[in-house]
Amino acid sequence: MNVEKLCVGCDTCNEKAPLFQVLSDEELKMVNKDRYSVRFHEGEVILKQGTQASYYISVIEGFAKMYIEGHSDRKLILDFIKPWKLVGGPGAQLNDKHRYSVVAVQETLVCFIDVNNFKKVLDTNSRFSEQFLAMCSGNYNRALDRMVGLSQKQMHGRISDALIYLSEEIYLGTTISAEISRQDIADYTSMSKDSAIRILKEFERDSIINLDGRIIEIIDSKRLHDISQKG
Amino acid sequence: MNVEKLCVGCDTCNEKAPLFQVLSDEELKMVNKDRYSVRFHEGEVILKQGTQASYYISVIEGFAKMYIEGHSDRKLILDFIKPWKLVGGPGAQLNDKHRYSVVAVQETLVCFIDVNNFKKVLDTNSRFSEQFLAMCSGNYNRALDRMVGLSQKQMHGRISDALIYLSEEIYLGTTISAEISRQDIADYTSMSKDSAIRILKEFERDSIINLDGRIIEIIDSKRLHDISQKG
DNA sequence: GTTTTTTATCGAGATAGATCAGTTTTATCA
DNA sequence: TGATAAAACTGATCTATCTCGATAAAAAAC
Repeated sequence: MNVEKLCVGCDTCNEKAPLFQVLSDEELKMVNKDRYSVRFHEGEVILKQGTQASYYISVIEGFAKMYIEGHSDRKLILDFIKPWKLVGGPGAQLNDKHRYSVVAVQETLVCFIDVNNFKKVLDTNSRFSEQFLAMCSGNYNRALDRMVGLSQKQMHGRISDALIYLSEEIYLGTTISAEISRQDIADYTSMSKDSAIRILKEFERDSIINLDGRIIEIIDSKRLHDISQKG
Repeated sequence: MNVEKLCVGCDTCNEKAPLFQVLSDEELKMVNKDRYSVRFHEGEVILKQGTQASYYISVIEGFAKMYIEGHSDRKLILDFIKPWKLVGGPGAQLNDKHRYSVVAVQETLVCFIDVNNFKKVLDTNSRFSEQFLAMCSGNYNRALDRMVGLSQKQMHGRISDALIYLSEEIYLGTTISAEISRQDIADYTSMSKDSAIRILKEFERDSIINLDGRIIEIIDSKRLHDISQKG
């Protein structure tokens, strides 16, 4: 990790990070206390599963993935992380260990925010705590949806879900860029890399997507949604 | 549903429901406002997935199960619910629909607590909101664990997980009572009923458990944990 | 620009788990 | 208390998915 070009203070980030917008200057100062930022290179571990959760992290620049190291060396990717996402719960809430790892997919700048300071602000600002709770609830919702998807849909449906999530939620378009590997897609959909490749190729043959190296282009979004629905 | 033998007020439940213990009389009165309780018979739907989440429910007596109605008529049981558990999030936080259904497994008495009153108390009592947040985080943690278990473990491991959960967390002993059907175990572990039965019988042959009708007796808890670990 | 390493791809065989059809047991109810 | 319905069980297929071995392509290192 590199320690150049760091963030100066939360007052600037404030404009961007949606969660922090409800904070007063006073409260921002509190969040800002003991805060520090670090620049990570591709592949570097930002946060390691099993370590003490004493910091939340807020992604400022770049792109990262968040995954659980499960059984027999398998990974389950929970999320891809774009700027202004706050990561760290629920380990941090429970004064517990992190339940997942976060790794930089590209050069990524993150802020480390002290959990205790964060909690103090949660105590004083009920609007903030309300929004934070809503964020946690959203995470839980997503976890439930994925739980059902992973356990009940078969490969075509799960790959569709992954492609929809990546294109619509992460890349906000029809193109999934080259930083997402086939292995990533396999880890997100909980299948073997070989199977993921096979389904992707099949989707290409059926003109649902286009493959250009690692780049995936969604052609027939409607059909993708159909397949996702049917399971 | 039956409307006899209802709860009189939260001040009595207060002693039992752990979450409500940090509330002042004033705040309890707020939670108590618009609160009502209903007695449900076995099999009756207490809370239906997809309906507006305007109430939290607190289970006072009895036993219920909470499940998601997933794809192609399959269910995924999230939890079995004993008294003093609060159910309803995260739909309720997000002013959204319920993401799961709750059905009485036995005669069950539940309190319906108005979400808006609940939120008011969350606003005024930061200790309460802290504990509520911790509860939500715990739920999220469990969801992550199950997500990994369901997607990465195979049948033996998943059945072990179910038996461990039921005996240690729900029945607090070595006996799983007859109200849990084979179908329930299948719905909890996301496999077909036939497969669940097969594994249970196998465990019986290997003297890990004893089967007496629907009643399951854990004999070799250590081995169960081993199998759960190995996946 | 060549070598080395990683990643993607593909086919064939192995396997976990589902499905189905039929039987037995248990629970329900008139 | 018998009749009927609902679960529980079992063996025989069938199928989705994994694994493995081998090759091709791309990226990284030298």
